Amino acid sequence: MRHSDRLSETFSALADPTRRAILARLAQGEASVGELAQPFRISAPSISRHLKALEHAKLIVRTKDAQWRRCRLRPQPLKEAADWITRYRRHWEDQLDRLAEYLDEMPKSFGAKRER
Amino acid sequence: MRHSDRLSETFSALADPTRRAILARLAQGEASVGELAQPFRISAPSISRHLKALEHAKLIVRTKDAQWRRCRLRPQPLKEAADWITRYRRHWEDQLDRLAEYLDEMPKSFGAKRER
DNA sequence: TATTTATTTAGCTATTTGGCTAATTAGCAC
DNA sequence: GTGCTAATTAGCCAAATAGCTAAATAAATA
Repeated sequence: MRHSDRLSETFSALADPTRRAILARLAQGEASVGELAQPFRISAPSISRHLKALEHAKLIVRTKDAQWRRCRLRPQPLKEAADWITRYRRHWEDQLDRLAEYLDEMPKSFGAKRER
Repeated sequence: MRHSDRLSETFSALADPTRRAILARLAQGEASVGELAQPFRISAPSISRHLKALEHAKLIVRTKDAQWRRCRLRPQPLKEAADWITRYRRHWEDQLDRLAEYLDEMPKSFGAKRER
């Protein structure tokens, strides 16, 4: 597609609930296109395009098996995306720390009781 | 925007290198719009639209400070995205295990030497 | 060979995206 | 007030997206 970099392509592929559901299904084992399409009210060509997007993003591979195409998950780009995001882990953990501190302050300001 | 669910909105916001660079900058501390725009060859209105996308995705907040808008990172959606992706952690770790096994097999098949 | 099944490609449409310039709003300083 | 700076909104354009139906391809089966 139009993405210059891998990470953009990965996040873009993940930015669709149908494609995420397909990946969730493939996490349980490989499946044919028809099996993947079955839970959705979407036409076969549309599913095919979603799979092409996932394949282009290297999130799946498709192999021929008689008249079926079996799809398999390729987790590598997921790892790269996770690596990118978790550089910010400290930030959300700090935020939770601040929330905890704030809750600890509550009783003083409002006289409410909190058990520890 | 047009996203029905939070996760799609988050991934969509992350699927752009300019927006990811802006988040990386904000990870070091808050900044005004002008400061955020400075490293890019992109017009101010385009930056403004990127910031609006990030704000809509709840990845940043903008507060008024005289004639400036100061932007701050909001890491919560990043945590949610990381939580989603890391459900697949097992898969990429398994994959690395298989790669390691494969490399261990190499010497037998090819007679190459590998230290352990 | 003809039929059926699985999947993709072609081509259409409507919507979204991301860039731009020009114009507008908002606050500060004179 | 006027002017300066910061930022946004309005409006244009080209490309991408996601859906659809109809047609094409490929393999198995009768």
